[in-house]
Amino acid sequence: MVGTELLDATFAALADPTRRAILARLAAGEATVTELAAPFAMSQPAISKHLKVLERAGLVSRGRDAQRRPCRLEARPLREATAWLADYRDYWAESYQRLDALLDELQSVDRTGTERRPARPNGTGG
Amino acid sequence: MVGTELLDATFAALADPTRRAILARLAAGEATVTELAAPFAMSQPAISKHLKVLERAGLVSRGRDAQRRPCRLEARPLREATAWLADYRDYWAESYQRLDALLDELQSVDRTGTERRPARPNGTGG
DNA sequence: TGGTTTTATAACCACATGGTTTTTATCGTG
DNA sequence: CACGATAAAAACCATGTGGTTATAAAACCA
Repeated sequence: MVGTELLDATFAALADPTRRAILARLAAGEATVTELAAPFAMSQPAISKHLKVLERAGLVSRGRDAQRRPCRLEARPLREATAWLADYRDYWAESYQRLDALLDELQSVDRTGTERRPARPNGTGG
Repeated sequence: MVGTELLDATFAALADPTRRAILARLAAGEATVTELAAPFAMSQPAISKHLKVLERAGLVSRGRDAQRRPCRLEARPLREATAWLADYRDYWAESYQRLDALLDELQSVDRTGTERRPARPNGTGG
């Protein structure tokens, strides 16, 4: 198991456009809080809060450079999130979806039972 | 651009363990609300709310089967989310991160300028 | 020392979220 | 028709989130 809380925090962190923009900018290299705040029409404390969220999710780590606290990206949580997504996305996109839609249309007469379809997307179910 | 609001909704929807579990279960095939609610220690309306969130994010669509409203997965938003992630994850994992860390250590003497590092992760050049 | 820069904290606000219970709507069946 | 099952909606509550301004802390510079 991958740790539900980490996934929670990661996806929650990614759910905000400001934070995604911060990550995007951070992908171009380290940046300080004021550097990060500059492009946004938003106060510095607001950015600090966003950074705290990103930090809690493990998506950024921070260094020390005098008064500055340079932010840098951390890829690990992203990998977990991507892994989770990829798992299901592949299944849905490939195996089901189209097939499913077809079956539903064609079988709509036959509709009685509760269990159809093979079912075994991520094995033991974690 | 991919549509910020869709990404917002998608990631937000994925940020809740109950909803991820619902998606996981849904990956095994269609299910009704009561079927989905069963494994959770939670009321039916709570599940209905979660489903509404998933629906708003386009992650599930619903059919009609008498009183039942069978839920089914939709893969499209997942692809967008994965695409977004993959973009950055690759960059961070491969190009930067390690290199970055090394440079920081080695250059820590040299620290004066504001702009170092090549920088062009999601630039127009792609 | 005192001032400036950088960042974090505190206190506050409006609103969204996740849950509850109760009620209502819809449909199938006796 | 009335009942039972399925699902949604309403009303409500506690807590979290995203923002604000004002203040404080930490480090450099004059």
